[in-house]
Amino acid sequence: MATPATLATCDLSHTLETLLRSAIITALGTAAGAADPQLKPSASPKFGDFQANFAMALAKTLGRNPREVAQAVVAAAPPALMDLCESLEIAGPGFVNIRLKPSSIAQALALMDSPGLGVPDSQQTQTIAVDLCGVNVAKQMHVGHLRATIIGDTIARMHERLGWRVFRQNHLGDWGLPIAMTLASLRRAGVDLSRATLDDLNAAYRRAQTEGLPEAPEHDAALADAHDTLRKLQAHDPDTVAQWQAIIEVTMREVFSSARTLGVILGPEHSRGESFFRDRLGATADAFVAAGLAERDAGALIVRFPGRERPLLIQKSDGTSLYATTDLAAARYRIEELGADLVAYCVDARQRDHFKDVFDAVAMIGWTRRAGKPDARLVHVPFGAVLGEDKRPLKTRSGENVTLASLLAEATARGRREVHARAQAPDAPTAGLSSDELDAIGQSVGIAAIKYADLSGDVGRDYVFDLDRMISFEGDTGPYAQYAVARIAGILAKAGANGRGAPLIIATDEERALGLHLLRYGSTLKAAAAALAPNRLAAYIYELANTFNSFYQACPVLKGSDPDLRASRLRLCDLSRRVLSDALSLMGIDSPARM
RNA sequence: GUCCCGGUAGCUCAGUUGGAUAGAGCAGCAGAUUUCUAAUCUGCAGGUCGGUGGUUCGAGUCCACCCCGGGACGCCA
Repeated sequence: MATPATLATCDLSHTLETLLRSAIITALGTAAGAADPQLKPSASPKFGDFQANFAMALAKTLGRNPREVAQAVVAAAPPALMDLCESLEIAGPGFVNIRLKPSSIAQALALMDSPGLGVPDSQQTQTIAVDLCGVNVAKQMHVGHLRATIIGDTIARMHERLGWRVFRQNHLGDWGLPIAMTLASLRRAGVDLSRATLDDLNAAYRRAQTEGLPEAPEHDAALADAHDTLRKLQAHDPDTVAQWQAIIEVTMREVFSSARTLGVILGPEHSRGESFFRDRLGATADAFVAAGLAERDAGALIVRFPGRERPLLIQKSDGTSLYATTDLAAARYRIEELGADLVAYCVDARQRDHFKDVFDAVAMIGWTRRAGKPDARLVHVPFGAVLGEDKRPLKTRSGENVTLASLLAEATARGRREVHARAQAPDAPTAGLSSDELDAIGQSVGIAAIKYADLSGDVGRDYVFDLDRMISFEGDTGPYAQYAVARIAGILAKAGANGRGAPLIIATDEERALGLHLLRYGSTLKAAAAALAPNRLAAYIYELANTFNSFYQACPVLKGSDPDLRASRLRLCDLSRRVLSDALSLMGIDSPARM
């Protein structure tokens, strides 16, 4: 019987990697930099818990047989590695299959069983600015804003969880001629802004757009009025500024309300709209001129890129700025003033080329460079369209854009209906709850359904909005994950204990699979955040819910008579609940105790 | 015309840095329940990874060309 291993952290895969690396160096004399063990979770349980794939690549450079290379490394395995593992086997062309001792898994799980759940903490040494939501003042939010908001919030939350400093930046469309046109139109129509709704503003916005068309009879007068309004706004005319603030207020009230319904952290402190950058636009354009990066073309100011036909327009021929100018100023602000190491732009995929140009321009002028630090990174997180059943962008029957508010209302109503229906069964855990309580659970389920469906795929791709599928409670859905939490909560409540501190027994296949998957939480979260890919987190959640349900099926917790086993399994339940709940919370999804 | 993104099971999609027999869900079929919440679990079936060529020990993944679908392309954002 070998001495039991002593782990320093719960990150088993990191520990294995370090030990394997030293074995590789010892056995082969490889330079440390070239000694990557290529460790990953096994493709199948029959190959053990982890596999190391270093041998094939190293054998090539050394001109040796890969299985011999693997054999040499296994023979050089340090005692600490052997203490952790039940077996190290060489298979196939030279894979090293690693099977851990149950005690290693148990020990790592005990270390993970802490408030942080094994998630690494960057201690605020890294800063990210997340461009999210991106609403326009006086316009209704639609499904595109759903994506910009929840994807951005999830990316922000993942980084917060990992200990980054996070700045949410809601890049509002709150400035420029369109806003002035809307404001002028509202004033002509005599709308009382103190009691206007977003619908009123939206109507004025559209009316203003129509009036502004060249063929409209009132075109000249409307445009003159709008320009006059914009001038007053720029000159800080108190009445005009007050009206402008009023329409922002009306818009944002509804935005924040939708954010609350969605479980998204977004408030006035995150608003950093176009108006914020209005006094920096001239200097932005000037900087490009001064750097010799901008040139006049047909009266406009453009930035050209090597090897690219398309230039970036940063100033119109009438001398005014446009969205690229604001984006350049905002990028500079985020890097220089917020201190962002990384700026993630959660914006529609159709703006890919635009952001490529903006990012290249920012890099060319040197605004990504920082003294004594690596360059700041600007990354577009492009998301696809939400489609209707006809595979066309989602519209109402009358051809209007579907508003976010109506979508949320539908999802909420649907979730409530399902939860109420289930509570009818006399033996349902929710039987006897008040209608309000069921409503609250139902809302949480409905919101989870649409959010999870949105975040569980590659966000860059389009998807078809199908509420039936999202809320089906079967398969890879938000409600399925919530259900796993509710099941665990039921057991823990019934037991009146959580097994904390109990010795963990990893005996069955299901306990092992659950334990190993729990241990992957920290590294999975880190990888998901680094890739700015919420779907990786979702995949983890689904796998964990699934693994737990298999465990639940095979391993009775409360029914067993052995008190040690019961305590161990309770502890696994408790840990599973906390990890699931934590992971769901990073997507802003609640986990009700009953459903 | 130029550029970008995508094409994986009947449908919807995963697929990490190039690793073993390409995985899930839905739909289909066969099972498990006096339920620690069956909104569950177990099993079966289902594939020319758009096509061709290339790189190499190994390609869904990298490269070239082609086909199909979607998108963006100077004074909107």
